[in-house]
Amino acid sequence: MATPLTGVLNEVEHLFAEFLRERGQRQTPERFAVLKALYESDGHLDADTLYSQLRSGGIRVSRATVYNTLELLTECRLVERHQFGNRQAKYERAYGFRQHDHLLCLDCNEVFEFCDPRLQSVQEMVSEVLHFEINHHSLHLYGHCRRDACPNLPTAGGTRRDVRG
Amino acid sequence: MATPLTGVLNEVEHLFAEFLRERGQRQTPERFAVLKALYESDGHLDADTLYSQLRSGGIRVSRATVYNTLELLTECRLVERHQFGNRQAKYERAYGFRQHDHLLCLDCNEVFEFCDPRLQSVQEMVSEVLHFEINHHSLHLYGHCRRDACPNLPTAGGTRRDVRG
DNA sequence: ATAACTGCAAAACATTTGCATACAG
DNA sequence: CTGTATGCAAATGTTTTGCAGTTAT
Repeated sequence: MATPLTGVLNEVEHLFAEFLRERGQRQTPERFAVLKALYESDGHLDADTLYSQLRSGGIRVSRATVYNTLELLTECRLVERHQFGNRQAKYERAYGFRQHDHLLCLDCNEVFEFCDPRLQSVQEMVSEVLHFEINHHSLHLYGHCRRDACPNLPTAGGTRRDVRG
Repeated sequence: MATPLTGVLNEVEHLFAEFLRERGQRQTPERFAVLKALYESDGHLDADTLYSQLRSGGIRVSRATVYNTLELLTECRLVERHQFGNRQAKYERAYGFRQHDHLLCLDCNEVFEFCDPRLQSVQEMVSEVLHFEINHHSLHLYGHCRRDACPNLPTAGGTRRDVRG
């Protein structure tokens, strides 16, 4: 971590403030509270967890405001929204941290991160060949981690069967 | 399309039948109807669209059965489930068609497909370096297609703003 | 002052579940 | 026959919406 969190937090608060000002939207304490909570908790949180954390931290916000703010933060790219295969979206801070992709353990649901520069080339080539203006991507690798801490849940009903061998 | 649909359909029906038999599960007409409907409609459908198509085709199934069957078909890898950023899952036939990734237009929501062999190498390297057994992946590129047919919806509220330039 | 934002609760939406009935094995 | 699968409707869990009251500008 090259930049201490306080520095990052300060920067993103200013960026968010400016974003709101330019759009003629209000700078409310609730909005900054959501931004702060997300940047203080490093990880991939869903909206409801974030909501609970704010509430137990003594901050009186509503779920609606949390969702609304996460939308704003996603729009100005200070936060990234991920859909990891299930219905519930997860959010992650996106400023001052290296761009990366995700590795999901199907046993323990843990999220790991990795980088591979080849993704950039893939993106550029596809963009060119298919005449598509690419905005962003999401690459998720699903599998089984080999950590001791991983429960490695046994498959329900015995051996996993797959028609394609 | 190298293999005519009838051939593919026949094959997948047999594969599904065998899968069910091995698991001691019943081969009901509803299950085969879902499989058929999905293989006849080439594209990326959500469960409810599939349900409607079946109903308007005169087949009496329930939503519950459609979901249940899609789960079975996903388990035996005859069907792939995708989560394209929104809350609603989409399903696609996965047997006898080349493996590919997806390109999503943020304006018209159209889904395009592409292949890039480098993805395989990325997957292998990550697997090795991070000691992870990779099962499958999903790569989605989001952006704007440049087709005439694309509505290219103007952004609500004027120019798109992005804090990061 | 006033339009935008908030909290709350209700609505919407996709998916899952419970249970009585139907039917494949 | 028997237990598994089905249809239906109600329940669930996440996100969105409507509205009366609050607040940043």
